[in-house]
Amino acid sequence: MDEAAFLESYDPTAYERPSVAVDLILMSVVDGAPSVLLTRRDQHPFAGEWALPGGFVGIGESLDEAALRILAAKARMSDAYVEQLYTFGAVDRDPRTRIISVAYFALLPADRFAAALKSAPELALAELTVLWPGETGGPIEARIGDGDPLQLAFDHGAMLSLAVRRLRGKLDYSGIAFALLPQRFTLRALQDIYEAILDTKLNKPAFRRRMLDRGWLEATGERETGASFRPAELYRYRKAEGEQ
Amino acid sequence: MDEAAFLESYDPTAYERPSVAVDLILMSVVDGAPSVLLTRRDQHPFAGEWALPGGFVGIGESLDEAALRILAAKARMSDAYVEQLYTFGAVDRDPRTRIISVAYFALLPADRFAAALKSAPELALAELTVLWPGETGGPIEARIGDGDPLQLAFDHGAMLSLAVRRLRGKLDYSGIAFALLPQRFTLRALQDIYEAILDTKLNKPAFRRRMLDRGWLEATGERETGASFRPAELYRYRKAEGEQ
DNA sequence: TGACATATGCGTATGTCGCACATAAGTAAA
DNA sequence: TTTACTTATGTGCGACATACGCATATGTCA
Repeated sequence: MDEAAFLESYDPTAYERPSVAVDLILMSVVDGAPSVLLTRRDQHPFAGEWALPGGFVGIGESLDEAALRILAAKARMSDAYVEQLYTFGAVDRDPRTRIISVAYFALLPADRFAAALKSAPELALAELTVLWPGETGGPIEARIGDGDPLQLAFDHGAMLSLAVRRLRGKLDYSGIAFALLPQRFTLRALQDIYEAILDTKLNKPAFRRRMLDRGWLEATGERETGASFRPAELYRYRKAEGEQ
Repeated sequence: MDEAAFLESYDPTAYERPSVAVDLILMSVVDGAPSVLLTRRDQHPFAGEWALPGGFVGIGESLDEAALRILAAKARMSDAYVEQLYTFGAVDRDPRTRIISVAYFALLPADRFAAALKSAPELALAELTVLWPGETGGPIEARIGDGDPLQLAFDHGAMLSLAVRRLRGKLDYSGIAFALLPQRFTLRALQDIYEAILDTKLNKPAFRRRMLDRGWLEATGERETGASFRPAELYRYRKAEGEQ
């Protein structure tokens, strides 16, 4: 039997198969706090609880395409930094039936995050409180305004937690922080991102040196406007070689 | 409609769904070279080419369970360091039908690697040649003995490449190197692992200090035997807190 | 001219590097 | 049985690079 004949006779329905979904962790740093966008579920299961936006993977689209489609549909948003995080496959993670979920996270600058929030009324902004230092890992809390910590549907709490861990791990290593900033930004704004995500105070001169020595930043010559004091220089991110 | 009623009426067969598979990257360091175990495919597609051992995910098992089952079945092996790597979901990655594959990698000490190889005759040992420095990423070559680079089925070449990248990235950061060593080992053996995976020469005294200062190593008081010169002290890995 | 945040200079601490040397066991010759 | 030799492990120490943090200079607006 040659390959073509084999393909013809292959029966993809022979075994019972799980469904595959994508869940999106839409993150930003808003007013110095790491934040995500959540939806309130109106359907079973977990009706009334908060969940990550997500959807099933179509038979004709790749995982990445599914993530971008959901990003566009739920957050009216294309062109963001999107990265696959982890695949969650516990048997009972969804009470309906067997659903494997591939978690992606997307990073947005605060202004585009606010725009997504405004144009998608079913989304709510939740601030994250990380209860562990460094990359230890562990549970985190999400709350809307100054309310109580939210109860998250499915294993979405674990997804959030892992996203923060990954973010902390890659922050100083890759250019991921710049996905959270507008195209032109001050060193102070960059430091604010670092401090929000790592939940630490950083020394300003030392931070400045480290960033400039890295060679990723390009001075634009332009300066901040609107400040009642010395305006800071605006920088631009110049991708390192080998970076996407 | 309450939740129970909803669950009863949910129809999981409503949409066409992809199949989900797990592929295993069984790695070790053998004679100073990073190596993997491959199988020669005897079925279509890609019959005659080399592939990673893998299998479909059962409807009643989690992804991790599937990975361990395949590890036990193909390599006669349980109790190894196993970690999920990435999920590959391109539409055309398998010509049969839509198959999403979750790649896992497993790390084994050289002696147990050899045992797996002996007890599983369909597996072959392939040495890896990494063509890029550091964590740049890019293609890698796998060859059996001193033959030509193998042609790998599906996107298994990309899986291998990503596994090496992850391994390099986590090596100095986590206790992952100890999964490639027997329970008791010399500092020299540990350094050999580092040099094989990073493909660099390391300074011995500096390496020694770094490792001991890290607090992960526990001297056993025992010494290597069989050497015709000063025997090295045997150390044991003491897991850091927060590490699995 | 004062207020304020950005930006820089400089001494210090910390950690790593790498060479040189001391140490220990086994081997072989005296 | 003693002694010297071989070889790789293990340590001492100075050089170097990097990062830290304080103090100070700079620049713009009110």
